[in-house]
Amino acid sequence: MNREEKLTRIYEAALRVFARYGYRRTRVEDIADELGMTKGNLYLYVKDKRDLYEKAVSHGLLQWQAMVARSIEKIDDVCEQFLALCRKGYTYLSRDVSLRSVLINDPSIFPLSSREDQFAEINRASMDLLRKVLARGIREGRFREVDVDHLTELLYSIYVMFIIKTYVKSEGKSTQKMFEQGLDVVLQGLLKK
Amino acid sequence: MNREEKLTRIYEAALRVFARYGYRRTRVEDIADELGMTKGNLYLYVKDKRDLYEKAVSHGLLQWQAMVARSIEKIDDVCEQFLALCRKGYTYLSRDVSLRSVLINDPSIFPLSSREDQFAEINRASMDLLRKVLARGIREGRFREVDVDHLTELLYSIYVMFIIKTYVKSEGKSTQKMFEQGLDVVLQGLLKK
DNA sequence: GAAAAAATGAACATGATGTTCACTACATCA
DNA sequence: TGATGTAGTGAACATCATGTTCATTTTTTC
Repeated sequence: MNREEKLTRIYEAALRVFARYGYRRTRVEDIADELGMTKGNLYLYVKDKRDLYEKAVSHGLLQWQAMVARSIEKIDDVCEQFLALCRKGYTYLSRDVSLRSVLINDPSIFPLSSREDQFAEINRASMDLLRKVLARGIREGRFREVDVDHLTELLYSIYVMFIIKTYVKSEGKSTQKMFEQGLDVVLQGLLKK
Repeated sequence: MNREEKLTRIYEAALRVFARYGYRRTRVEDIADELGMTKGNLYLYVKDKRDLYEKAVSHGLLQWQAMVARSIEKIDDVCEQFLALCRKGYTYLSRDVSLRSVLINDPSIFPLSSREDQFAEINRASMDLLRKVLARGIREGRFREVDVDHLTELLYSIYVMFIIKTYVKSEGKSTQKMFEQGLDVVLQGLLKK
């Protein structure tokens, strides 16, 4: 594994942990643990904690943006893509939550209001994306009809699934499995019999 | 407000915060903040952090046990009671998760294996409770039929709702609202048309 | 097997946090 | 109003946790 791949692995792990605990409550050792390496080793790849945070966020942001863009391009199977995103375990939506709480709790540490806006933006875009999927599904008769309120609630339910994926310690694959199945249930509840 | 009521308020707040961050990652100041008081004041009511943790857990445990018992007694509207529990924001199920992670992460700090067992027990009991509700609903024709797997997944979905309630910072009442609505959607998805 | 690269874990400095306490604000009653 | 007790504050302190470094060891490469 070359240095760049390793950096990717590090950024993704860091993002997961930062999302789980927020900036202040994650120790760099937590991230090292997540990676199965030691702090000292980690410091061969990153300058300091803040730097790691910034890089990890930027890295994740780019990937997420690319995925959203890809999905929107090909709206027909966007539903499957959305599911695939979940399965792949991307936690960018949830990061918005913890990011915001971090920013609110410690505005002095990271005055990243512009970046917070970015996340809010992406968050909204993702919601819109899902909204489109559902609207189209209903229009085409694949989904049962739901009123706007229920639609919103359902969006939130799925949103919740994303978030929980971040916060629940998954020991082994069982949590992942349940997560996927739970999502399927929600979506299946939508489908017409 | 007399001393006892104040202690109850303190224990409940502490439980919420401990559930949110786990023992090690919560500062006593976090709990003071949640209560809108200062650390110094808090220390007029509790001996130390560990004591607060133990008392809060015991307190919550008793309440939760009482509720489960009450629900089981009156199985007919157990569904509503279960929902009411959610609405009231009890987070004991989720506490199991963070408790366990605390215990796994810091077995030296709290060798509370017996208490962990207690939580696992209550957790299981709650799951069984919900399982009974669903089984009865299907038997009586109120719920649509779902196979055992889907049943399990659905249980998990609802379980997820509980957990998220703990971890998502609810600013204002909107999160609470969405939480309730999300739960309704899941349950409504179960109902026969 | 030597040289380079990667990884370790102990050491250190500094900042965070649990705990205390002298002091203030507030309520209650004469 | 003033005296007295109760509740609350916030600064101070000691200790512990954690970010960061680095000499040393282990692994990889040729």
